[in-house]
Amino acid sequence: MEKLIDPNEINQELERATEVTSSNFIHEIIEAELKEHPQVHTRFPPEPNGYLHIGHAKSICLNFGTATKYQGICNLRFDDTNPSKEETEYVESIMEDIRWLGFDWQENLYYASDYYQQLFDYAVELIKKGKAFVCDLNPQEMREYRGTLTEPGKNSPYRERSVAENLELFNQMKMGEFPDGSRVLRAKIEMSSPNINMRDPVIYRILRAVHHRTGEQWCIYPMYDYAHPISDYLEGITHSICTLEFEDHRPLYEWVLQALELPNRHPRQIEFARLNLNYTVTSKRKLLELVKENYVSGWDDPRMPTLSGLRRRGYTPESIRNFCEKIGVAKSNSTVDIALLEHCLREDLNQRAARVMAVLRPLKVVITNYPEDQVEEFEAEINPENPELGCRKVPFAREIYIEQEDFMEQPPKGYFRLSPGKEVRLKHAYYIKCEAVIKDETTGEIIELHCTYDPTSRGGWTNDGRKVKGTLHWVSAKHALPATVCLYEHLFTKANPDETTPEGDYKDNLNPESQVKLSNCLVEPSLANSSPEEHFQFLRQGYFVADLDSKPEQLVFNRIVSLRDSWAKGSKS
RNA sequence: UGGGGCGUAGCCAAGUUGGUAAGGCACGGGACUUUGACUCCCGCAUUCGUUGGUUCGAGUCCAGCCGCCCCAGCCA
Repeated sequence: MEKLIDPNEINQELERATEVTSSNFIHEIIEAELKEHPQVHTRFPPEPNGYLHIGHAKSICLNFGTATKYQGICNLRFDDTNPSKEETEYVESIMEDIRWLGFDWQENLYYASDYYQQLFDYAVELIKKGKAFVCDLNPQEMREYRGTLTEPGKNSPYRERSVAENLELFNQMKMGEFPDGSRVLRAKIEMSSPNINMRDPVIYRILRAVHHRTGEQWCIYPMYDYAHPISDYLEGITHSICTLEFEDHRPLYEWVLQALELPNRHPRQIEFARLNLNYTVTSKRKLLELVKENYVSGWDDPRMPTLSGLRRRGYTPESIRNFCEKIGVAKSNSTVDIALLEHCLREDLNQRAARVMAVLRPLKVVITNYPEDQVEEFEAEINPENPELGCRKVPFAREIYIEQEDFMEQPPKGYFRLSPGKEVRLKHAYYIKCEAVIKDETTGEIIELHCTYDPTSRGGWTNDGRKVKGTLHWVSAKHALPATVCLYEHLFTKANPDETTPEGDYKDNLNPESQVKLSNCLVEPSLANSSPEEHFQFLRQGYFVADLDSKPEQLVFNRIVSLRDSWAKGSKS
């Protein structure tokens, strides 16, 4: 047997090719030092306090992709240093989403909470070196002592406590001898630094909360700025990639490593711009609000930019990875057009998705000259881009349904679908001509069309040179399966959802038509055994996915994105 | 009025030592078409936030100005 080329393999080849070719300023930094430092070790460090979204996908692709490119390793590390916000539910969803996206941390799974003891011991070191002190200022006083953006801060009155006293106090903090918030451990740096992060930042706070992994074992917890550089160091991270807002924290990141005089290579922090997408929001606070206040059905609502939402919507991991590849990595704040994400999905599914016919808003058509009980089966290609996928059978009979919008009694110029007296092709089947329009007597609504077919056009073609431009999708009335189809559009009506009246907020820009449920759809019988998460192209309409809850008795499909439509585009203007 | 970043087309984004503005998306036009899809052609920055300067030559170097983002959590 001849070996056929699997188009998926070609895709993978192309993917690998782009992976290796594409570069960015971070890769340039790495390559400049590759001679002295051939090993590359990155990490993706989510805090388990929410679900991952498309912005995280950029970071995941960057961190894992960079490690792969330089034959390095990428750790998954949960940055769980604030037990009041974190939950096991989130660590599980995060792991599932990363795997779904197509990345594998293998045995390199870590938690900042694994380092609590070491972090504590290092803090003791810092105290012994005279570089940290216990401070009794309350939050309000702390703020006053910190100064402002333009004014320097003042030293805390507790700044000069002896090493012995600090050691004793810090230990008592650990032992639970003080109430929450009563004291903190601070790094002793410089209260007049123009960089506010360097004004003796808090590195430990007292907090009685149940941690999702360590329970009530600790009542003091390290702060991000202190825990992160040490966690990176302990894991042998070489490049600690984070987003732009941490740029000001870099001096502190480096200070911690230097103050501790850690002997091995220090990790290097590099910042890049986080991803923004238009017509949606990605702030954790807003996403949480949409879920909590039921503007959407949950974190995995198909309109959400979360990875679980994109997955339920039908986006493929490949399309998201390609998207992340195409947007690039740089340092300027940017908002990417969601049309690029949609393009990536179409590009992927055009090659892979099975073509199928589905009528979303049915209009009955009776083919008056077609024998009453006759049924024919046509061979229909599954994917013209991929002929090796073969054919499926599509039944045809006297009564069929077409799309309501494929018939117009008074067609505008340029309309080449069905209208009275006009001939069109039924995809894969016959030419039909519209002979009569049946209307409801009272409402005047078109309820049925009477057409005749041309028996010589079997398969949808004749050799007489006739020009039939319009081609319609259809389903056989007695063979079609009922289905529910959800049409999705952008969650917000404005490209920038935050653009509102002074009193308003982003929720005012929610798109009321972002989800339209059609429950009287009819689909071709081959869809009977479609399985959840299977992708299809509904001919002439768009790409769809069988919903997670789709069952043979109750088929449900989600529209991921429509096909490009130059006719609709032109006629709208 | 402090500090840290960023500014190349509608949206992203290349632009290595100064040598005469990649690519993608979007958009417009055309070809092809049994999906108004796909694919394929063609077009789309005399100009790089701005003003000066250096130079034979500046997106790249220098100076000033303008604009946008981030920082005053015991969040990450």
